[in-house]
Amino acid sequence: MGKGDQTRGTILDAALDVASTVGLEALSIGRLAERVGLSKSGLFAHFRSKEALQLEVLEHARADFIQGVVAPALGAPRGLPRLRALFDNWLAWGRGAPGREGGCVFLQAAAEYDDRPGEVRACLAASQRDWTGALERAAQQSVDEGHLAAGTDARQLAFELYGLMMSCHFHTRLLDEASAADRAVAGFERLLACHAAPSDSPAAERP
Amino acid sequence: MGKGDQTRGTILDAALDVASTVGLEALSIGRLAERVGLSKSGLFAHFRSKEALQLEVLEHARADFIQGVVAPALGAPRGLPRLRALFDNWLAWGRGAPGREGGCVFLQAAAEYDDRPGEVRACLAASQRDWTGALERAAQQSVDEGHLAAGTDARQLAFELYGLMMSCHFHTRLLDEASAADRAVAGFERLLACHAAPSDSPAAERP
DNA sequence: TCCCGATACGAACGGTCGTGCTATTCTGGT
DNA sequence: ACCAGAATAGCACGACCGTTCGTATCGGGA
Repeated sequence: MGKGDQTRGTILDAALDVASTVGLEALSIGRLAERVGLSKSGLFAHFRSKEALQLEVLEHARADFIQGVVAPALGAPRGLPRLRALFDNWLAWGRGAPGREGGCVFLQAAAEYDDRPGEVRACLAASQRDWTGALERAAQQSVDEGHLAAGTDARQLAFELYGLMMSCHFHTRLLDEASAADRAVAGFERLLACHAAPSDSPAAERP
Repeated sequence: MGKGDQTRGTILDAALDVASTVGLEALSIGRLAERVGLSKSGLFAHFRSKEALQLEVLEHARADFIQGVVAPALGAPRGLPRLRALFDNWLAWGRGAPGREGGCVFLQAAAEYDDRPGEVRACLAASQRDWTGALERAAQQSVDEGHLAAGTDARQLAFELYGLMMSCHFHTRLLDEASAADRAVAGFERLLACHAAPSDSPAAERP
């Protein structure tokens, strides 16, 4: 079927954009409808409730994230290069492409729903677990490939990488520090240097 | 002056609690009034607008933060012990005391206002700059005291510490990982080990 | 004790929200 | 060209929002 799914996509694109700046809860159906040139009820008919809309926006964002961050990184060789690609792609994605001005939607939503039980929170938590899981997996593979020291705690590494991304996000968006991305990269490099494979020459560095 | 300032304090305490879980914007005057046992207009009279209320809540939170995190740390000897104290106090504060169930208000608010210009955002940014500034200062003093290596970039260190706190916050609150605080501490220790003064024996470690 | 200012209340306003209902328009398969 | 069904519009609803205003109550200094 054609028309319906197409407008649906248009709606979700716009919804993703506004949700990334004002949040999923403040995302209002009326304003969204006005923005995409639909009537409030016309838009509403596509989703049977606001929560359903929020969930679909989250799912839409997840697909966008996988396509823009995770999938391209899977093209890089497993191990350290892939971990690097994941991190770099996140930085680029978090910078906010045109049509997604508000930076990382997941951070916005995470802060909104971390204390509010419900299906949205569950979906959000699942997607974040996926993401930290992907980071952890890439880190573990870096250990397995001999790119990182044998004793390295992959989960701990993922935890700290996650922190670097968040710090970068807020330093960029709230504190207006343009150097935030550089600091995140610097932190990433130090993190790797800390866990470098002992016998390994520092040849696997960023070109 | 008596009564007014007292109820004002009661209001701000309650407002801080609810804002830390649902956010500053979703904080509604009516519900807040109901919670503290006032009429909506009675409460409203204390602040001439909602934005003024939000600003006062932020100021209240800042005072609470300084009293609960920064000030006690100033009791520790300057340098590494003080940096440690700042970090540990933040972890304890972020865990959320009774009467502040929602964790760190500033993170919640930062996500809400990082893309919304206005006075609230400015106040919030100022308080966060204060905080990262305090971290940076303590880090720099650690270098000056010889607790950390001479070349250490204090600002970079503050950036990464900030990231560890955020990662801890979300891993705890959204992902329900009880070990998040331990991971944050582990990251902190590794960070210090990375920048340890070269000649220094590892005697300045956590007891 | 009285009184005035501080404090709180109740009702109401215009607005926006999410959500139903019904009617109209559009669209794709025959 | 027609027609079933999808897609959209129009309208109304109840609830809640921030804000205002006039009024009542309270509490401390004279």
